Amino acid sequence: MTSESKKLGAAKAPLGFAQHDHSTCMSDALAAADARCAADGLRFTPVRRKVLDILLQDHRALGAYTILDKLREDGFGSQPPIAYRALDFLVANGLAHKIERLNAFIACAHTNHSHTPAFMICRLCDAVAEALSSTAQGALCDTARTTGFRIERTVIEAEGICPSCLDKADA
Amino acid sequence: MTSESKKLGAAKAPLGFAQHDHSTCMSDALAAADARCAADGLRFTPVRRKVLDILLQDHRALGAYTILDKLREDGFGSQPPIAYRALDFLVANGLAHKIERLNAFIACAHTNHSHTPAFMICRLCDAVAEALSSTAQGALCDTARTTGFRIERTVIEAEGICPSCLDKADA
DNA sequence: GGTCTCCATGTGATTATATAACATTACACA
DNA sequence: TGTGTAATGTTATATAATCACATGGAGACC
Repeated sequence: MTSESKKLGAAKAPLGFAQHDHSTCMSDALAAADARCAADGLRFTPVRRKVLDILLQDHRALGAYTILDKLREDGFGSQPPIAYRALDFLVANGLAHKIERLNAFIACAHTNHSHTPAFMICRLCDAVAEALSSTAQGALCDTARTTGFRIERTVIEAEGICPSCLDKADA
Repeated sequence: MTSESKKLGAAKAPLGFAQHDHSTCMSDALAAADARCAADGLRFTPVRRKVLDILLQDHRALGAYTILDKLREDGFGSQPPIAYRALDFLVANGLAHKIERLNAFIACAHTNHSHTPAFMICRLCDAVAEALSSTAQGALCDTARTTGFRIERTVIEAEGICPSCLDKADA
């Protein structure tokens, strides 16, 4: 029952900068997270689910304190550890990623693929797109192998200007 | 592992995990920075030079406040902006890099090469090695091109275990 | 030499990000 | 139903970064 039902009016793109059916994108992601947690015996508690829900609301990285504000509005606790612990859970289980460049967090766009994510961050509108980047990692792997370094985790973040902001600039 | 295995004046390596003549490495880097600033009409002031000197003292990323402590010991100002401004200068001019993963800074190991740096960060001893990584950037470039994203700057940071900590773990 | 201007530095205060430490509650399961 | 563990609540604090404004110093120009 893998929801391959990715049919929609606008072309769905694997990357966040393209138009897509956002409500489907959100509900699919939440459903995938539910399934994933059930399968792995993880406790997908209300706060954790809410935080993922908040992150899914836009393709944009949110700071922990922004998330905290939204949690408060929804009646959850409002102290930093509440948000950080939920974020830790999501990140540890591949449901979200931390954007180091921004000290912010974003929902994973490719749950269920084991992947080393790469991000493209628009410095004008703050939109963030996640790309799969096995190749980029490969190149570093070569360097690591020759020096004897064992890679456990890789952060790849490109900062620049997204297509839609480029369009606006041209206009 | 015996203590004799650590020797000075060993083969100089391009990457930070290998043994190398550190005093030469430091003075070379400072000289290069002097030359670079003179050539480009940049003001390589005492604080800025001192901060680079501090960063060069180990192949390790230092937090701004650690640097600040060392500045204080040397009679410079001790308020955060002192360090951050010098660091901004060094980073803007390619003499140092920020390690986003650690919120810390490190001297550039390849001054005078225009480059997109990639780092390997040891999570046990905090040593950081800088690799040249045109290839890793290339892979992301492809993705960017197909989506129309314009990359201006790329962060590539691998976290793991360095050769020498791996050796210790084996022992 | 004056003095103007620009840039760098000094300083105090504040904002933003993240964690420590410990009490309490909810859940799994024997 | 009791017991151990994981999750949450709460207070306080640590760490990272910036703002705003005052001071100082070197070169451009008269």
